Amino acid sequence: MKKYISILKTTKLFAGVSEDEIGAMLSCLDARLHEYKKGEYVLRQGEHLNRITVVVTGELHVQRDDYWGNRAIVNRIGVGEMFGEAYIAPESGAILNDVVAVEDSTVICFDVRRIITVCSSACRFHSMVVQNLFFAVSEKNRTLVQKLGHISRRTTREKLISYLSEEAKRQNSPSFAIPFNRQQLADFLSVDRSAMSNELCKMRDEGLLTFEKNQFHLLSGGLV
Amino acid sequence: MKKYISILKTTKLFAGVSEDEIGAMLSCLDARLHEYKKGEYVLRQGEHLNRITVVVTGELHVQRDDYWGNRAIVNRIGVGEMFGEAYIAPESGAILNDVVAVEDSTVICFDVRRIITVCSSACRFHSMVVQNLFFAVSEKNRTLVQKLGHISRRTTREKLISYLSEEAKRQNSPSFAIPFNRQQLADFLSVDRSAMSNELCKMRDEGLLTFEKNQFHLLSGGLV
DNA sequence: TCTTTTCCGTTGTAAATACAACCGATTTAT
DNA sequence: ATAAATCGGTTGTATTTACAACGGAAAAGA
Repeated sequence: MKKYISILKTTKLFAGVSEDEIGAMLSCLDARLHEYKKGEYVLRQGEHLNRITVVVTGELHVQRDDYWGNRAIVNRIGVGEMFGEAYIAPESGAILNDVVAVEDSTVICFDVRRIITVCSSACRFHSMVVQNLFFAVSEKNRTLVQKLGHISRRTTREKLISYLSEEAKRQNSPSFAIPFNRQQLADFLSVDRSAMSNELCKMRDEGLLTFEKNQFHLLSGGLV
Repeated sequence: MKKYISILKTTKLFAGVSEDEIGAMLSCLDARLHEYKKGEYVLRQGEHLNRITVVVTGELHVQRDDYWGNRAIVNRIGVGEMFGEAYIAPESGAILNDVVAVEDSTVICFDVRRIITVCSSACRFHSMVVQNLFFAVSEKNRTLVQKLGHISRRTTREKLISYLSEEAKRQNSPSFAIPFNRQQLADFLSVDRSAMSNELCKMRDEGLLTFEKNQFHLLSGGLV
């Protein structure tokens, strides 16, 4: 556990908290370490959640498969990111999606309920963590709205443009890598992979962008 | 302002706070009342937000129109509900959507930043409000994920089924009213109105449900 | 009351999508 | 090193959707 404290320090959850202080909080947050192999389920739809989980190595996807096998990727959780913040409020209900390791992953989960509900002066940095949590949920909220903006577009091309331009803006460059392969991107945008692949190539042929694997480049005169 | 305190008391923001205490907090939260006519913009995409707004009469839509006139309704804010919670964190950026009054509406907005960032003991109920805010953002988060679940479905029918079943579950009855007319529902689900209308009638003819105006009834053997 | 506007179902057509199947290239596993 | 699996592009077809246009009914406004 100790060796991951430097990673924890970089997370939104522990922003503004020193490594020593994180170390001191671990027991009071009942921190537990778990490991998952690629493809393993961290959590399944319908389960109840009372812990926040931070990824320290690997990557998780929040996703859901419907009856017909269509997968929808709601979110990806990379190193230093977390999930479960939105479910620590009482009566949050069951989670709506599966959480799956898309690579071999290590996570640390925390029982943060006690520091939310009891007086925040129990530990000196509790109130800081509570505020961090609030900001983190807020940010995830804005991310979800942004994602809604992508998939509420009518056509595959519009969805791609919406997503890719935002990613370029976020990474502050017309050249950037995306954290998905083709199938995952299709699942993220809720479209068919082959249709999307087709559309991407059309866009490339029209001079809007170039790409190789997961590296994209938006061309001036095209999308930027 | 005073006359709306009874409504404020029912909101998620002031849960657990008495009317007297709300009254005392109004000035410290710099509460301001605003009125909007049906169709008026409360906020436009690109603006920056630093206040939380609670609806006390009427109804707002959080929505966005694209270049071609396609409208996407992200959320509706009814009486007692609020918006802006996710933007009080510093560096939240500009809001991504418009907020529009779909009926004549009255809102009260608050400057909650000070109670988030400064020590929460300034007022006795500040910490309660902070916690309420956190829970509210969490709940909105879960709602957004649920909405993502609807519109990530591939076909109009699946989107309708996803939305209507959830609404039945939420209202705890196979018979329920929805807060949208047809055009609004189509914008909410990001589909074409006429195509959706068509699909609804097909579903009715197939015996899955009945409806009249915004009143729906899911039939056993059909969707329930 | 009369007019105007909104609402919602209907239809036909063009466009876009999903789906399945295939294949070569690359990566991973044995 | 070889086999197996994954990945990504391509194509054709059936399905689904968007779009435009229309009209009757209901609601809103004058």
